[in-house]
Amino acid sequence: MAVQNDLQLQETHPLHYYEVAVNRPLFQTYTYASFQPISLGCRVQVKLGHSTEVGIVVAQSTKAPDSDFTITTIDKIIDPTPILSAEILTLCHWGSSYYFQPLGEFIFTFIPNYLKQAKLLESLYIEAFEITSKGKYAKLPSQAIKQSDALATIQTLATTSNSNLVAKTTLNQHDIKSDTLRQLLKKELIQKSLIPPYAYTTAPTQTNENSLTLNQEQSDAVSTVIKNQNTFKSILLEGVTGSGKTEVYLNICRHFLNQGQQVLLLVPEIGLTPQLSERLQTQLPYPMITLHSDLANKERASRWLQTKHSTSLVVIGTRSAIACDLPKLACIILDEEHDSSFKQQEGIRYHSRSLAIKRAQLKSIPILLGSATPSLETLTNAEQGRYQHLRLTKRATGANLPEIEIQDSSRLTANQVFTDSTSEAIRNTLQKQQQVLVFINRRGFAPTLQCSQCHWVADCEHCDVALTIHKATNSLDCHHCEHKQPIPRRCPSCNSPYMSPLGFGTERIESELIQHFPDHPIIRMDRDSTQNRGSLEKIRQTLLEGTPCILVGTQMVSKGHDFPNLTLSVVLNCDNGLHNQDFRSKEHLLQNLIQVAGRSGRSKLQGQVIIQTNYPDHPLFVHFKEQDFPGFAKEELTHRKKLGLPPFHHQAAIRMQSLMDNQAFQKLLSLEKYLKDCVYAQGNQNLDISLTMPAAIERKSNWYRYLIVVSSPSRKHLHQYLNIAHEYLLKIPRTKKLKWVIDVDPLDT
DNA sequence: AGCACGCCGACT
DNA sequence: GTCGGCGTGCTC
Repeated sequence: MAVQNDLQLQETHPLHYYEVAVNRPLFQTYTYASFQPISLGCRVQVKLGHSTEVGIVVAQSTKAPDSDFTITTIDKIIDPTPILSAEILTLCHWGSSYYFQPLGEFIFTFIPNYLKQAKLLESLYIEAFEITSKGKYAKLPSQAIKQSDALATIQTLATTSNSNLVAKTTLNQHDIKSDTLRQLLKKELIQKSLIPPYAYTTAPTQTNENSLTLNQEQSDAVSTVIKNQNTFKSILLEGVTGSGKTEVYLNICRHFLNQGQQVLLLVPEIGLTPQLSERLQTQLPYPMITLHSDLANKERASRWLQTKHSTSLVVIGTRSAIACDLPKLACIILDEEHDSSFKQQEGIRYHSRSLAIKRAQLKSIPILLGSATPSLETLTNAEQGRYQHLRLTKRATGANLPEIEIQDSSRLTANQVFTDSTSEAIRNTLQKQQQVLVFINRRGFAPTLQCSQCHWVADCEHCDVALTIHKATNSLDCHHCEHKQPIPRRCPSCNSPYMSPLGFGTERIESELIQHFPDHPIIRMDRDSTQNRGSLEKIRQTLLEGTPCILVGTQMVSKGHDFPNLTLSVVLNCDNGLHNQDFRSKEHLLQNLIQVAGRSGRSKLQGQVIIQTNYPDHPLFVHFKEQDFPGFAKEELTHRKKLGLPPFHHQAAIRMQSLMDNQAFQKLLSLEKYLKDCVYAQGNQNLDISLTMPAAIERKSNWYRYLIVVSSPSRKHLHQYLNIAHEYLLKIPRTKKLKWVIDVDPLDT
C-alpha cells in the first residue's frame, strides 16, 4: 500500500481512510485517503478510473487497505458540513442491501440534482452565527458596547425565530458590523456555521387555530400516536373517505410542532396538491417545506438543505422525501399508504413505505399509515399484530355515502360511450348546476387504429403494443417508448381507406361530451393536457369556482382533489382491472374505484357514482356498492394465502433484458437452473423459483425482457437466495446490450 | 456508467 | 499499414 501524495510534507498529520460511494452502478465502495478528517455524509471529489466523480463519504475505513494497489487521496472536500446525517446513511445502507441496489446510486436518488455536481454551494449557503455556551454567561468590559449589543441582538433574534442560528445578513440589517462579529468569534462567545438560506421556509403565518372539534375516533387516533412518542410503533389508520384523516394528521403535527419537533408527511406523487399544503399552512402557525418533483433544481436543493435547520417544521414531500434530514423528527405520516407511486419502478427500485418504517424504527418514533383502502400487505401486518390498527368509521364532514350504480355496457355499440341512463344522469347533474367527473384510465383519442377491411392494427415498431391515436397532435404515439408517427390515410397492409379508431381515451370522451353537452365546459385533465406549468392549477381553480362542467381525466383526477360542487362520478372502461393477469389488479381497481367515488359529494350535497362495465355481476362490484373494502380484503387474502402470494409469501423478481431476443432469456435460464440446483442441494422447501418467463410486454424500446420470480414465506430465506442470485449476476456484466436488476417486493410480475 | 484496452475486419 | 467497431474488464 502506498499513498500517491507527498508524505514528507504531511508527516505531522495523521492519515485518514474513508469509504466513498459514487453515483455509479458499482456494488462496492472505494477507499480513499485524506490528510484532513472528514465527517461522514460530506460530498467529496475523487478520481475514479479515468474520471473525476462526486462521492459521498459513507464510512471511516476500519482498516488501512492491505492490498498492493495505490490509494489516492481525496481531491477536494466539497461540503463544510455533512449533507447526509448518520441516520440517513444508515437508512441508505439498509435500503441498498435490502433492495440489492448499488449503495452510491441508492444514496444519489435522494440527493437533489443540483447537489450531484461538485459545485460548492457558495451561492446557496450563507453565514450564520449562534451564541456559544461561553457566550451565554460572558461578562464583557463596559466599553465593549457594540459587542454586548451584538450579543443581545443575536439572543433576541434566536429566541424569536425557531433556531439558534442567526444569518449574517439579518445581523447586518440590525447594524451589526462584520468587524464586531469577528471580535466575538475570536473570544469564542459566538460561533459561525454555513447554512442554506432561510428564504424557503414559509414563515409562520397567521394562526387559524379554530380547528374543527374531533370526534371520538379521530381524537383516539391522535392520542395513540402521541402516546407512542419516542417509541417505534407502526399504526394503520384505516379511515373511510371523508372520515377526516387530514384533521388527525393536523392535530398530530400541531402536537409535535408545539414541542419544537419535526414531522414528515409523505404523500403520493400527484396527491401533493396545493389544497393540502394550504390547509396545513393556514392551520399550523409553524414553518413548512414542500418537496415535489417539479421544483426548479436550485430551489429544490435549497429546500432540501434547509430541512435540518428549522425546529417545529412540517416537511410534505413525495417518495424521495423519505431521506431528508430531520434531526428533530418525531413522527412520520404516510398518507394514502396503498398508493403505488411510493414504489420507484424504474432505475433504483425501492418502496418509500418500507424505508419509512425502517426510519421510524431507527429513530424510535411512531409512524402513521393512513388510507381508506389499505394495501393488503399493511392490512395483514395489522391483522397479525405488527401494526396497531385504528379505524375511522364515521364520515366526519356529515356527507352521506354516494349512491352507487353499476351499469351494464355490454350492449353498447362500438362507437357508443355512455348508456342512456348515464347520459341522463350527467344531464340532470348539470341541470342542478353541479359538476361531473368522467374517469377513464387511458389518455389519447383511442388506444388502437384498425383497418376495417383486413383488421390490420397499427403497432409500435419498437414495442409489443398498439399505437395510441392522438388527435391533438394528429399522430400515432407509443405509450411505452418515444415513438411517434403520422396517422396513415390508407391501410399499409391492404390499401383500404377505411381505418377506424377502436376504443376510447380521454380525448375521444372529451369530443363525445362536447357533442352531447355543447352548453357546458368540458375540461380534460391528463398528462397531455397538464404539461405546461400551472395548467393543473388553472383546472383546479376552475373546478373550485363551482361552475357546472364536466371534468374528463385519467388517474390524476382521482387523487387528492376536493371539489365541493362535484356530485357525479362516472367510471368508464375499468374492465381490464377485473381480468388482468396481475394478481394485484383487483385490489388496485377497488382502491381506485373507492377513491373516485370519494371525489363526488364531498360536501353536504348527495354524491352519485356510475360504473359502466361489461361485467355488472362481477363480485368486486358487490363490495364496491357496499363500500366494503374490508370484506373484499378478507376474501382476497384467503385467495392469496391459498395460492402462496403476497403478503403471505414475499417475492422478488430477477429481471433481465437484452437487445438481442435470445440473450437475456438464455442467461436467465441458466440462472434459473443454478438457483434450482442450489435449493435442491440444500433441500429447502421454503423457496419457490418460477420458470423464466417473458415480461407482460416482452419487447419494449427494442429491449427483450424476461424475469424469474423467487418467493418464500420467509423474508430471511428469500434474501438468502437473492444473495446467491446476486453473486451469480455480478459475474454477468451489465453492458450496453444486456441489463439485469433484482426487484424486491415487485408490484408487477 | 464511463473508459481504455485489445482484437478483428475494412479501406485509403 | 491504420482507422474504428465492439466485447471485456476495471474503477480505491
